[in-house]
Amino acid sequence: MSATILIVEDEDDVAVLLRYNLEAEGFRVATAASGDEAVERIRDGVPDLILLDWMLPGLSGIELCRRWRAREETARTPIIMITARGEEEERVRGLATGADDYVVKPFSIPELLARINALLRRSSPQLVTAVLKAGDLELDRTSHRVRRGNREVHVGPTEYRLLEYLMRHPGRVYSREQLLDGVWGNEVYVDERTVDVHVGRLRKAINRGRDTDPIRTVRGAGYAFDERFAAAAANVVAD
Amino acid sequence: MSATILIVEDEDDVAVLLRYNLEAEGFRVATAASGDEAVERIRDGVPDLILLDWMLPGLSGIELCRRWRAREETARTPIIMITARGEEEERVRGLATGADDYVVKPFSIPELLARINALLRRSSPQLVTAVLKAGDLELDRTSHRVRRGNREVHVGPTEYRLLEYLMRHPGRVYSREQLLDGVWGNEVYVDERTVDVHVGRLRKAINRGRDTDPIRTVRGAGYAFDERFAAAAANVVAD
DNA sequence: ACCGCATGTCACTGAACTGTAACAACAATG
DNA sequence: CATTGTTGTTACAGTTCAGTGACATGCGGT
Repeated sequence: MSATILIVEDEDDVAVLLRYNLEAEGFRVATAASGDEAVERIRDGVPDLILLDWMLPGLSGIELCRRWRAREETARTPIIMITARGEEEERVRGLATGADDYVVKPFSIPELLARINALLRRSSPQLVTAVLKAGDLELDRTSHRVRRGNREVHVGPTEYRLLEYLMRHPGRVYSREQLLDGVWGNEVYVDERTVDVHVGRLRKAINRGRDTDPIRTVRGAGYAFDERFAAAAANVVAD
Repeated sequence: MSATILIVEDEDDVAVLLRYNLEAEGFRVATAASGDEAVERIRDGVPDLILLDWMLPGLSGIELCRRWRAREETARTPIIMITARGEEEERVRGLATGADDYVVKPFSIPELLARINALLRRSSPQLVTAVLKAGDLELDRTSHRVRRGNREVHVGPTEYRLLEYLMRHPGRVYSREQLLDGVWGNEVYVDERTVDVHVGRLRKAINRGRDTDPIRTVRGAGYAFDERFAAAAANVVAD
């Protein structure tokens, strides 16, 4: 059901960070610390997407990419290359060799996740839900629209990401810190109270004229998308 | 339903790149790395179009082209030759030998796709959707014309490709980066803000004297062709 | 060479968005 | 009920972002 991602990265720190974040997103993760190991992993099973560090000891990223593109089973597997800042020509060669996208180190996790999801949506639509639904609330990632009932509501970019993040795991409570990491990005330093303000803005936008609020405040802990919202709203509709 | 394209190309990089992009467009793809292999592939089945590298080991492109033109089944199959920069006489000879079009390496993918579609439209019209419609907006790929209502509007080449690209997937939001890749080509380095300017020009052209804008700006994300534009315009007409 | 068209970049403007602080409202505790 | 800590809300100032007109360049045709 969930997508498998292969991480090919020799720097342990980065690999661990990636694994952690991807698993938190619900992906299954395999890792390889070298080109040879990557080839072996692929033998075990073709992943749905590959994260490929361009600078590898031994078999280079380019070489790996070329090989995979040439083989029938992996020819259409999306590849995201990871390059260091400034390796401009590498990037060009990478895309020419068949990589589908790239991120530059140091990269932000939310951005990487967005790119991963975008590519998966293209290559394996069934693995990625393009539309998140809960009760009468709907978030369409393809068209970037949010609807409540049949009325479209406008939310700003940050509120959009926040809602998307919360809706991904209904019921799960996120601390303000987690939300800052997940929605704003790891390198951004923002006051925790700012989360409150954006939650407020999001609520105002999606609850305009309604009396049920899909966002639950957990005092002392953080916020969650109310997992009972879907059911409750369904009853209202049924009434 | 979809057209089959045979790629005859000995350089692996190029062949893979082509296969990938053509498959992404929905074409079925067969490849041959040499003239002899190409002859064999043709025996398996005549493709709807041939991409032919002019510089081949063994049987040359010219020779292949001549043979195919002489045979009944392949006489009318469109052939696009791929030549390296500077092979001026080759190009002339190619066209004389019966190639229908040519691209010069390195070529831009969008341009190649445009040429492929143009030729297919001529030879196998049933395989290619010629007219994209949405509401009172119409883009005719055969005549390269755009109409709004019953008035023809003039748009520049870039704006034309941009509109075509956006109309292909109504509702879908494309980042400026994606638009640069898809409309301008992967190897072109252009400022992202240039997209804004062209969107502006496109809007000016197609909205002249109207108040509905089919192009939606998604702040922080990119642009999309408004999927509800068709419906909205239909209502207006119905009123 | 000249002209017109298309293109990409820049600078400027207005609008949208963002983060912070201040204060009001609220819940929990004794 | 008073106190304290937490959350909701609003206003505001700073920042970012998209729209637009102007301009330089390049290209093809005459």
